[in-house]
Amino acid sequence: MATTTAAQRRAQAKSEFDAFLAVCPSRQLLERLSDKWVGLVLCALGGGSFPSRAGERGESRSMRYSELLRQIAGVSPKMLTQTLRSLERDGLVTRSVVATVPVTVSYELTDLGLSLHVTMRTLKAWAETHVTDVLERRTAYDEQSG
Amino acid sequence: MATTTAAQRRAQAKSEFDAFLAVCPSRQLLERLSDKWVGLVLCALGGGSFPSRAGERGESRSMRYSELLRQIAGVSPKMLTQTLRSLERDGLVTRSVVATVPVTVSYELTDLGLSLHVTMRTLKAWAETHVTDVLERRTAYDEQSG
DNA sequence: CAGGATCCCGCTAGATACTG
DNA sequence: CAGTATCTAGCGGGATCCTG
Repeated sequence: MATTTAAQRRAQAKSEFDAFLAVCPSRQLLERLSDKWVGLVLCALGGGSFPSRAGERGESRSMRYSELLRQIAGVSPKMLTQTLRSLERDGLVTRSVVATVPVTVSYELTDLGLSLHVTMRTLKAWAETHVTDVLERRTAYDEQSG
Repeated sequence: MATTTAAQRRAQAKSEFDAFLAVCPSRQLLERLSDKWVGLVLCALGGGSFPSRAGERGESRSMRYSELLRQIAGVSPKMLTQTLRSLERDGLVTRSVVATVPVTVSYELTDLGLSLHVTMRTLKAWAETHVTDVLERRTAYDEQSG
Protein backbone atom coordinates (compact mmCIF):
# COMPACT_ATOMS: atom_id res chain seq x y z
CA MET A 1 0.00 0.00 0.00
CA ALA A 2 2.74 2.36 0.89
CA THR A 3 4.19 1.79 -2.55
CA THR A 4 1.46 3.66 -4.36
CA THR A 5 0.69 6.37 -1.85
CA ALA A 6 3.35 8.80 -2.96
CA ALA A 7 2.43 8.37 -6.59
CA GLN A 8 -1.24 8.80 -5.79
CA ARG A 9 -0.62 11.96 -3.82
CA ARG A 10 1.21 13.44 -6.75
CA ALA A 11 -1.56 12.33 -9.05
CA GLN A 12 -4.13 14.11 -6.88
CA ALA A 13 -2.12 17.26 -6.68
CA LYS A 14 -1.46 17.38 -10.37
CA SER A 15 -4.90 16.04 -11.21
CA GLU A 16 -3.83 13.69 -13.92
CA PHE A 17 -7.41 13.15 -14.93
CA ASP A 18 -8.36 15.00 -18.07
CA ALA A 19 -11.96 15.18 -19.24
CA PHE A 20 -10.77 15.99 -22.74
CA LEU A 21 -9.70 12.37 -23.06
CA ALA A 22 -12.51 10.08 -24.14
CA VAL A 23 -11.35 7.18 -21.99
CA CYS A 24 -10.81 9.20 -18.81
CA PRO A 25 -13.25 8.43 -15.99
CA SER A 26 -13.62 12.14 -15.38
CA ARG A 27 -15.12 12.43 -18.86
CA GLN A 28 -17.86 9.97 -17.94
CA LEU A 29 -18.43 11.79 -14.69
CA LEU A 30 -18.72 15.12 -16.50
CA GLU A 31 -21.25 13.59 -18.86
CA ARG A 32 -23.29 12.33 -15.92
CA LEU A 33 -23.24 15.80 -14.40
CA SER A 34 -24.33 17.19 -17.75
CA ASP A 35 -27.68 15.56 -17.30
CA LYS A 36 -31.03 17.16 -17.86
CA TRP A 37 -32.07 16.80 -14.20
CA VAL A 38 -28.89 16.46 -12.14
CA GLY A 39 -28.25 20.19 -11.94
CA LEU A 40 -31.80 21.01 -10.91
CA VAL A 41 -31.88 18.32 -8.22
CA LEU A 42 -28.61 19.56 -6.77
CA CYS A 43 -29.84 23.14 -6.82
CA ALA A 44 -33.10 22.19 -5.15
CA LEU A 45 -31.35 20.29 -2.36
CA GLY A 46 -28.98 23.21 -1.96
CA GLY A 47 -31.77 25.43 -0.82
CA GLY A 48 -34.46 27.09 -2.93
CA SER A 49 -34.73 28.80 -6.23
CA PHE A 50 -32.58 31.81 -5.53
CA PRO A 51 -29.53 32.28 -3.29
CA SER A 52 -30.58 31.44 0.21
CA ARG A 53 -28.60 31.88 3.38
CA ALA A 54 -28.43 28.12 3.73
CA GLY A 55 -26.85 27.67 0.33
CA GLU A 56 -24.32 30.35 0.89
CA ARG A 57 -23.43 29.04 4.31
CA GLY A 58 -22.70 25.73 2.69
CA GLU A 59 -25.61 23.92 4.27
CA SER A 60 -27.83 21.37 2.69
CA ARG A 61 -31.56 21.08 2.94
CA SER A 62 -33.50 17.94 3.68
CA MET A 63 -36.28 17.51 1.15
CA ARG A 64 -39.00 14.94 0.70
CA TYR A 65 -39.44 13.11 -2.56
CA SER A 66 -42.75 14.79 -3.29
CA GLU A 67 -41.25 18.14 -2.43
CA LEU A 68 -38.57 17.68 -5.08
CA LEU A 69 -41.19 16.47 -7.53
CA ARG A 70 -43.11 19.70 -7.04
CA GLN A 71 -40.20 22.10 -7.09
CA ILE A 72 -38.61 20.66 -10.20
CA ALA A 73 -41.52 21.22 -12.51
CA GLY A 74 -41.83 18.81 -15.39
CA VAL A 75 -39.78 15.97 -14.00
CA SER A 76 -41.50 12.60 -14.02
CA PRO A 77 -41.41 10.30 -10.96
CA LYS A 78 -39.37 7.88 -12.97
CA MET A 79 -36.66 10.37 -13.90
CA LEU A 80 -36.54 11.89 -10.44
CA THR A 81 -36.03 8.50 -8.84
CA GLN A 82 -33.47 7.53 -11.43
CA THR A 83 -31.54 10.77 -10.93
CA LEU A 84 -31.65 10.52 -7.15
CA ARG A 85 -30.45 6.92 -7.26
CA SER A 86 -27.45 7.78 -9.40
CA LEU A 87 -26.60 10.74 -7.18
CA GLU A 88 -26.88 8.52 -4.12
CA ARG A 89 -24.69 5.91 -5.74
CA ASP A 90 -22.05 8.51 -6.52
CA GLY A 91 -22.09 9.76 -2.95
CA LEU A 92 -23.62 13.15 -3.72
CA VAL A 93 -26.88 12.72 -1.83
CA THR A 94 -28.12 10.60 1.06
CA ARG A 95 -31.48 8.91 1.24
CA SER A 96 -33.21 8.54 4.60
CA VAL A 97 -36.31 6.48 5.24
CA VAL A 98 -38.48 7.06 8.27
CA ALA A 99 -41.02 4.31 8.90
CA THR A 100 -44.10 6.40 9.39
CA VAL A 101 -47.45 5.55 7.87
CA PRO A 102 -47.22 6.18 5.09
CA VAL A 103 -43.46 6.04 4.76
CA THR A 104 -41.40 9.25 4.74
CA VAL A 105 -38.34 9.51 2.52
CA SER A 106 -36.05 12.49 2.51
CA TYR A 107 -32.95 13.40 0.58
CA GLU A 108 -30.01 15.57 1.50
CA LEU A 109 -26.72 16.63 -0.02
CA THR A 110 -23.52 15.06 1.28
CA ASP A 111 -20.41 17.17 1.73
CA LEU A 112 -19.30 16.00 -1.69
CA GLY A 113 -22.64 16.98 -3.20
CA LEU A 114 -22.47 20.30 -1.43
CA SER A 115 -19.12 21.09 -3.02
CA LEU A 116 -20.64 20.51 -6.44
CA HIS A 117 -23.81 22.35 -5.61
CA VAL A 118 -22.02 25.68 -5.58
CA THR A 119 -21.02 25.30 -9.21
CA MET A 120 -24.41 24.00 -10.27
CA ARG A 121 -26.12 26.92 -8.63
CA THR A 122 -23.81 29.26 -10.47
CA LEU A 123 -24.65 27.55 -13.75
CA LYS A 124 -28.37 27.83 -13.10
CA ALA A 125 -27.96 31.46 -12.09
CA TRP A 126 -25.99 32.14 -15.26
CA ALA A 127 -28.81 30.75 -17.36
CA GLU A 128 -31.38 32.85 -15.54
CA THR A 129 -29.29 36.00 -15.76
CA HIS A 130 -28.21 35.75 -19.39
CA VAL A 131 -31.21 34.13 -21.00
CA THR A 132 -32.40 37.48 -22.32
CA ASP A 133 -29.03 38.12 -23.97
CA VAL A 134 -29.02 34.66 -25.49
CA LEU A 135 -32.55 34.98 -26.84
CA GLU A 136 -31.63 38.30 -28.42
CA ARG A 137 -28.54 36.88 -30.07
CA ARG A 138 -30.60 33.94 -31.24
CA THR A 139 -33.24 35.98 -33.01
CA ALA A 140 -30.55 38.19 -34.53
CA TYR A 141 -28.79 35.11 -35.84
CA ASP A 142 -31.99 33.66 -37.27
CA GLU A 143 -33.03 36.85 -39.00
CA GLN A 144 -29.66 37.29 -40.58
CA SER A 145 -29.20 33.80 -41.90
CA GLY A 146 -32.66 32.47 -42.17
CA MET B 1 -31.93 51.94 -26.96
CA ALA B 2 -32.26 54.04 -23.84
CA THR B 3 -35.92 53.14 -23.53
CA THR B 4 -35.39 49.55 -22.46
CA THR B 5 -32.19 49.92 -20.51
CA ALA B 6 -33.73 50.71 -17.18
CA ALA B 7 -36.26 47.91 -17.39
CA GLN B 8 -33.60 45.48 -18.45
CA ARG B 9 -31.36 46.46 -15.58
CA ARG B 10 -34.12 45.76 -13.12
CA ALA B 11 -34.89 42.46 -14.75
CA GLN B 12 -31.23 41.52 -14.57
CA ALA B 13 -30.95 42.48 -10.93
CA LYS B 14 -34.09 40.67 -9.83
CA SER B 15 -33.62 37.78 -12.23
CA GLU B 16 -37.27 36.98 -12.65
CA PHE B 17 -36.44 33.86 -14.59
CA ASP B 18 -36.57 30.58 -12.71
CA ALA B 19 -35.14 27.40 -14.20
CA PHE B 20 -37.25 25.33 -11.82
CA LEU B 21 -40.27 26.22 -13.93
CA ALA B 22 -40.73 23.94 -16.92
CA VAL B 23 -41.97 26.72 -19.18
CA CYS B 24 -39.26 29.23 -18.30
CA PRO B 25 -36.82 29.99 -21.14
CA SER B 26 -33.96 29.71 -18.66
CA ARG B 27 -34.90 26.07 -18.18
CA GLN B 28 -34.41 25.40 -21.89
CA LEU B 29 -31.15 27.29 -21.81
CA LEU B 30 -29.93 25.28 -18.83
CA GLU B 31 -30.80 22.09 -20.69
CA ARG B 32 -28.82 23.25 -23.70
CA LEU B 33 -25.85 23.98 -21.46
CA SER B 34 -26.26 20.53 -19.95
CA ASP B 35 -25.17 19.04 -23.23
CA LYS B 36 -22.63 16.30 -23.69
CA TRP B 37 -20.25 18.53 -25.66
CA VAL B 38 -21.06 22.14 -24.79
CA GLY B 39 -18.98 22.18 -21.63
CA LEU B 40 -15.94 20.67 -23.28
CA VAL B 41 -16.08 23.06 -26.25
CA LEU B 42 -16.32 26.03 -23.93
CA CYS B 43 -13.42 24.74 -21.84
CA ALA B 44 -11.30 24.15 -24.91
CA LEU B 45 -11.90 27.64 -26.26
CA GLY B 46 -11.16 29.02 -22.81
CA GLY B 47 -7.60 27.85 -23.05
CA GLY B 48 -6.25 24.37 -22.55
CA SER B 49 -6.88 21.40 -20.37
CA PHE B 50 -5.79 22.83 -17.06
CA PRO B 51 -5.93 26.38 -15.67
CA SER B 52 -3.93 28.55 -18.00
CA ARG B 53 -2.97 32.14 -17.53
CA ALA B 54 -5.20 33.01 -20.44
CA GLY B 55 -8.27 31.45 -18.87
CA GLU B 56 -7.72 33.11 -15.56
CA ARG B 57 -7.10 36.46 -17.14
CA GLY B 58 -10.45 36.13 -18.83
CA GLU B 59 -9.10 35.80 -22.32
CA SER B 60 -10.34 33.57 -25.04
CA ARG B 61 -8.36 31.50 -27.43
CA SER B 62 -8.83 31.28 -31.17
CA MET B 63 -8.98 27.66 -32.27
CA ARG B 64 -9.32 25.96 -35.60
CA TYR B 65 -12.05 23.42 -36.23
CA SER B 66 -9.58 20.58 -36.57
CA GLU B 67 -7.84 21.72 -33.43
CA LEU B 68 -11.07 21.40 -31.46
CA LEU B 69 -11.73 18.06 -33.08
CA ARG B 70 -8.40 16.80 -31.81
CA GLN B 71 -8.52 18.24 -28.33
CA ILE B 72 -12.02 17.04 -27.57
CA ALA B 73 -11.34 13.37 -28.04
CA GLY B 74 -14.26 11.27 -29.16
CA VAL B 75 -16.40 14.02 -30.63
CA SER B 76 -17.59 13.39 -34.18
CA PRO B 77 -17.39 16.10 -36.86
CA LYS B 78 -21.15 16.14 -36.94
CA MET B 79 -21.59 16.78 -33.24
CA LEU B 80 -18.79 19.32 -33.09
CA THR B 81 -20.30 21.33 -35.92
CA GLN B 82 -23.75 21.05 -34.42
CA THR B 83 -22.50 22.19 -31.02
CA LEU B 84 -20.49 25.09 -32.45
CA ARG B 85 -23.47 26.24 -34.53
CA SER B 86 -25.76 26.33 -31.52
CA LEU B 87 -23.15 28.18 -29.48
CA GLU B 88 -22.69 30.67 -32.29
CA ARG B 89 -26.43 31.13 -32.58
CA ASP B 90 -26.68 31.80 -28.86
CA GLY B 91 -23.89 34.37 -29.04
CA LEU B 92 -21.35 32.37 -27.04
CA VAL B 93 -18.79 31.86 -29.79
CA THR B 94 -17.83 33.59 -33.01
CA ARG B 95 -16.95 31.87 -36.24
CA SER B 96 -14.35 33.43 -38.53
CA VAL B 97 -13.60 32.29 -42.04
CA VAL B 98 -10.33 33.19 -43.74
CA ALA B 99 -10.32 32.49 -47.46
CA THR B 100 -7.04 30.65 -47.72
CA VAL B 101 -6.60 27.52 -49.81
CA PRO B 102 -7.90 25.44 -48.32
CA VAL B 103 -10.22 27.54 -46.21
CA THR B 104 -9.35 28.33 -42.60
CA VAL B 105 -12.10 28.50 -39.99
CA SER B 106 -11.50 29.51 -36.42
CA TYR B 107 -13.71 29.83 -33.38
CA GLU B 108 -13.43 32.08 -30.37
CA LEU B 109 -15.42 32.84 -27.24
CA THR B 110 -17.45 36.02 -27.07
CA ASP B 111 -17.59 38.01 -23.86
CA LEU B 112 -20.83 36.22 -23.08
CA GLY B 113 -19.22 32.86 -23.71
CA LEU B 114 -16.26 33.87 -21.60
CA SER B 115 -18.50 34.61 -18.64
CA LEU B 116 -19.92 31.11 -18.87
CA HIS B 117 -16.56 29.53 -19.49
CA VAL B 118 -15.46 30.19 -15.93
CA THR B 119 -18.28 28.08 -14.52
CA MET B 120 -17.80 25.33 -17.09
CA ARG B 121 -14.12 25.14 -16.31
CA THR B 122 -14.98 24.83 -12.64
CA LEU B 123 -17.39 22.02 -13.40
CA LYS B 124 -14.81 20.17 -15.46
CA ALA B 125 -12.21 20.69 -12.74
CA TRP B 126 -14.64 19.38 -10.13
CA ALA B 127 -15.11 16.20 -12.13
CA GLU B 128 -11.37 15.73 -12.51
CA THR B 129 -10.69 16.41 -8.85
CA HIS B 130 -13.45 14.34 -7.30
CA VAL B 131 -13.69 11.44 -9.72
CA THR B 132 -11.71 9.21 -7.38
CA ASP B 133 -14.07 9.95 -4.50
CA VAL B 134 -17.08 9.27 -6.69
CA LEU B 135 -15.70 5.98 -7.99
CA GLU B 136 -15.01 4.88 -4.42
CA ARG B 137 -18.53 5.73 -3.29
CA ARG B 138 -19.87 3.96 -6.32
CA THR B 139 -18.12 0.65 -5.67
CA ALA B 140 -19.05 0.88 -2.00
CA TYR B 141 -22.69 1.38 -2.97
CA ASP B 142 -22.62 -1.52 -5.42
CA GLU B 143 -21.00 -3.93 -2.99
CA GLN B 144 -23.46 -3.12 -0.28
CA SER B 145 -26.63 -3.40 -2.31
CA GLY B 146 -25.58 -5.65 -5.15
C1' DC C 1 -9.70 21.81 -44.46
C1' DA C 2 -14.19 22.15 -42.77
C1' DG C 3 -17.86 20.65 -43.05
C1' DG C 4 -23.03 18.91 -45.37
C1' DA C 5 -26.16 15.00 -46.31
C1' DT C 6 -28.04 10.72 -45.33
C1' DC C 7 -28.95 6.41 -43.02
C1' DC C 8 -30.00 4.10 -39.02
C1' DC C 9 -29.49 2.11 -34.46
C1' DG C 10 -29.97 2.44 -29.50
C1' DC C 11 -31.20 4.40 -25.57
C1' DT C 12 -33.64 8.06 -23.25
C1' DA C 13 -37.39 9.65 -21.19
C1' DG C 14 -42.37 10.45 -21.26
C1' DA C 15 -46.96 8.28 -20.57
C1' DT C 16 -49.58 5.05 -18.22
C1' DA C 17 -50.81 1.74 -14.90
C1' DC C 18 -49.93 -0.57 -10.67
C1' DT C 19 -48.05 -1.33 -5.46
C1' DG C 20 -46.00 -1.74 -0.45
C1' DC D 1 -46.40 8.69 0.07
C1' DA D 2 -42.86 7.05 -2.65
C1' DG D 3 -41.99 4.74 -5.67
C1' DT D 4 -41.85 0.28 -9.58
C1' DA D 5 -42.95 -1.87 -14.08
C1' DT D 6 -43.86 -1.86 -18.85
C1' DC D 7 -44.36 0.03 -23.36
C1' DT D 8 -43.09 2.85 -26.94
C1' DA D 9 -42.05 6.90 -29.82
C1' DG D 10 -38.65 10.01 -30.71
C1' DC D 11 -34.30 11.65 -31.35
C1' DG D 12 -29.52 11.92 -30.07
C1' DG D 13 -25.58 10.70 -32.08
C1' DG D 14 -22.32 7.56 -34.54
C1' DA D 15 -20.92 5.77 -39.14
C1' DT D 16 -20.40 6.55 -43.76
C1' DC D 17 -20.06 9.00 -47.98
C1' DC D 18 -19.68 13.22 -50.39
C1' DT D 19 -18.11 18.43 -51.45
C1' DG D 20 -16.65 23.63 -52.07
